[in-house]
Amino acid sequence: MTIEIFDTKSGRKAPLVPLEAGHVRMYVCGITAYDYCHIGHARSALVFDMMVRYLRHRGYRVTYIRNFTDIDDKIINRAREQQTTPEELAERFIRMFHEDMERLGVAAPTLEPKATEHLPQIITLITQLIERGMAYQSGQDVFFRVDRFKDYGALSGRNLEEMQAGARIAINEAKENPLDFALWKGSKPGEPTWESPWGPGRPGWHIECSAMSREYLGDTFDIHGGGKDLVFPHHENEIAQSCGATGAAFANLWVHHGFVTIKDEKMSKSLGNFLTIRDVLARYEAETLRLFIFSTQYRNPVDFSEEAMAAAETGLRRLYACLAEIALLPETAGTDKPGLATQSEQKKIKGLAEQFQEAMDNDFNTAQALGLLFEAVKTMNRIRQALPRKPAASDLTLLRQGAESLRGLATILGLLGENPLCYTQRKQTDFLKEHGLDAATIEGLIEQRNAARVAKNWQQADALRDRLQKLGIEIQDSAGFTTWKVRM
RNA sequence: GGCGGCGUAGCCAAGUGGCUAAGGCAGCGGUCUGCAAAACCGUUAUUCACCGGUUCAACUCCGGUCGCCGCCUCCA
Repeated sequence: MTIEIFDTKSGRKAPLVPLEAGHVRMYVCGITAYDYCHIGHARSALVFDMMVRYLRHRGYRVTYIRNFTDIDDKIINRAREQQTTPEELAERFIRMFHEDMERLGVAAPTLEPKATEHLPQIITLITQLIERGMAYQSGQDVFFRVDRFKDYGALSGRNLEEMQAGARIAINEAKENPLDFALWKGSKPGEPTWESPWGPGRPGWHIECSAMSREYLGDTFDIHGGGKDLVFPHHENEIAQSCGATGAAFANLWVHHGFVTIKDEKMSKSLGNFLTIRDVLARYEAETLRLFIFSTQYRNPVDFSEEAMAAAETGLRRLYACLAEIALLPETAGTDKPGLATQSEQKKIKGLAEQFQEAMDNDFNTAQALGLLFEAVKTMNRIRQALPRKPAASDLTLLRQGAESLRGLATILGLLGENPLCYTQRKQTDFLKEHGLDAATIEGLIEQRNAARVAKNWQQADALRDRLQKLGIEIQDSAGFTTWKVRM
């Protein structure tokens, strides 16, 4: 079984065949560090984190590079606004990014190179492009000569003529062709500057990724990824630069994820409809966000809303509850009678891992994979619910193995990492703290209610329950005792 | 205007030539309970935006129509 991945360039799914057997080399475009990250960035990080985890689970060694753009116009402008240096600003937001990633439980990539730390490689690449006639100096700037690269437009499915006809870019006298793009920008006073054969200046936006992917992954590597909005011009330009300079193939597979939308519109700074990762994590757990993100296949847009997050939260609780209930099952069997799980139920639980793999092998279909997990939960709940007081060994084993399998698979998606019993406990404690309640008060009220119940004073008992409910406490009567939990 | 994507139950979301159209959320009926809650069981699309075509067979392929979104300018 091979893993199939949708490749933007060919427009279809292609089997993943790493250049080096068993070793996947992947480059992903990271953030430009000039502001707090929004949940679109979170989706990107989460999606690639999931891919890396899954590839490793499938036995691949993965070299995963995700860069930082730490020099560009936005950084310079923002630094000026904040009366700081571009270096300080970029560093600060890289730090914020790392904090966000840690809270999201996103594992660190193999390397996180920064543009400003790769000037020699960038300069080498530009020099090679000039030598090969693919780039030219104009004043203090260096531009890529777009019409010298015959495949220009192949990734994004356009051609030069169309683009020239519909160009919205202002004519720049310094360029031979309006679509030519900057590899090197001569510096203006007060801007960060590096020495180069073309005078003092700084790299253009696209060249850093060509230089850094080459540095760490070689001229040709397996997967290049990013958000859909990077297809053009960023990735198109990267291909032009890299192939133009090396003459070799660049990335074999191009992977692009869809956007996070709000009311079906792309989240963006200009529309002002974005939520930072911090905004969201102040309201929801990281794990809830993960479940929400993975409930849609990565290429499709995912619409953020309170309702969707609430649904994700309920779903997550359902998964944890299943594990918690199984963890509380008796250690030893009470009977040596045959179990009650049917053949098909057994098959469903035992075949979970295989089905999960099938879904994930198909272009990382996390939505389908999660569906399978929930289906297994349903099956296990059904068996558990029907268990007699003295359950059979085969049923207990099946449920424990099923739970273990469920947990293991969910871990690949970064879910269900917490002890299920602790999860509930923690949610409870958080809630109480937030609402200024404590367990003693609640238990006091429950005792009063139980006293009323013993006296069969149902009216008073119900009044007490209503009171608890208003505090956000749900109670559950079992034979002989009452448990309570917070309403989440 | 050019290019690309999407339209599946109340909402979200898989499936993508033939097996009962996954799963989640919400709703309803039931089991349980003094009543509840949780959990479970059952139920909610004879139908996949619409219209044609190909095929023994289409939600799935092809053509058209409508609607929504994205890229073409910095963007995950």
